[in-house]
Amino acid sequence: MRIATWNVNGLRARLEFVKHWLAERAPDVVGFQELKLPDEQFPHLEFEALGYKAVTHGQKSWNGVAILSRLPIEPIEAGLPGEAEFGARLIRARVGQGPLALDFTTLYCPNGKDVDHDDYPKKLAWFDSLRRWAAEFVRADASAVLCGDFNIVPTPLDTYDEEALAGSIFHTPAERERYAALLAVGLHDLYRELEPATKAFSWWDYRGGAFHRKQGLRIDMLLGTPAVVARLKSVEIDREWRKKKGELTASDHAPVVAELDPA
DNA sequence: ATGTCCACTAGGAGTGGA
Repeated sequence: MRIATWNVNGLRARLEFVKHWLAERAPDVVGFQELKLPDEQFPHLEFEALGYKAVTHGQKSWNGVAILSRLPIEPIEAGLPGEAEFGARLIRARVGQGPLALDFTTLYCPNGKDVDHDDYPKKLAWFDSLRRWAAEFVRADASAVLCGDFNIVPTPLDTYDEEALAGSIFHTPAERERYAALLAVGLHDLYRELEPATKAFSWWDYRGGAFHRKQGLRIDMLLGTPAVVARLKSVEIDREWRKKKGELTASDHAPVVAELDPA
């Protein structure tokens, strides 16, 4: 089974690019973030033509998440309870069947903007809510995945410049504590399970030639319970898909893809 | 400090968000 997460930065602007990626990478289940469109504009037919069903939690202009699956999919819930005013940022579904089914959630975590901005303490509170919510159902012996754009750089290994950026947004001790507390409910970073010491990024700013200069951050994660880790075969960050494809503009995030046993 | 991109409003370029 192949699972993935990808912040597409606007699904209307990215649809053709995304379809190329789906055809080439053939994931079974994908979490998308930053759809930037309301649910009634979600292109279900375009994805059904490629064999995918979708559950969506969108809104006008900003945010928005969806799960695509070519395995059977049943919606569980949409929206982080009590945090609706921060936008459409969470959706959860059951994908697959029988003992191989996954409890799959995708997340677009708040950015926070700056440590002096009102959104920063609200971001921290949102993560507190997320941890309490996850603790309700995350169990070591059940296959659950939480994936998405976490907008936190967990460790110095995950940034291009810890010295310059330590203490700034995405890099604060308070954010890192929230991320660690989420994992402590029983989740593992699938990329780090297989690549414990590799400096790799999933996001590069559009500005300033950041991609070319290798100035990125690793903020997009696939997290899984021990039952998922036991099935983990490989993880890749699709860095090539951060590049322009002909005339098609890339998202500022690369997809992250993992292969689970059995295929 | 910021060389880009996306969506919105509006009916053309400027604004806000990331």
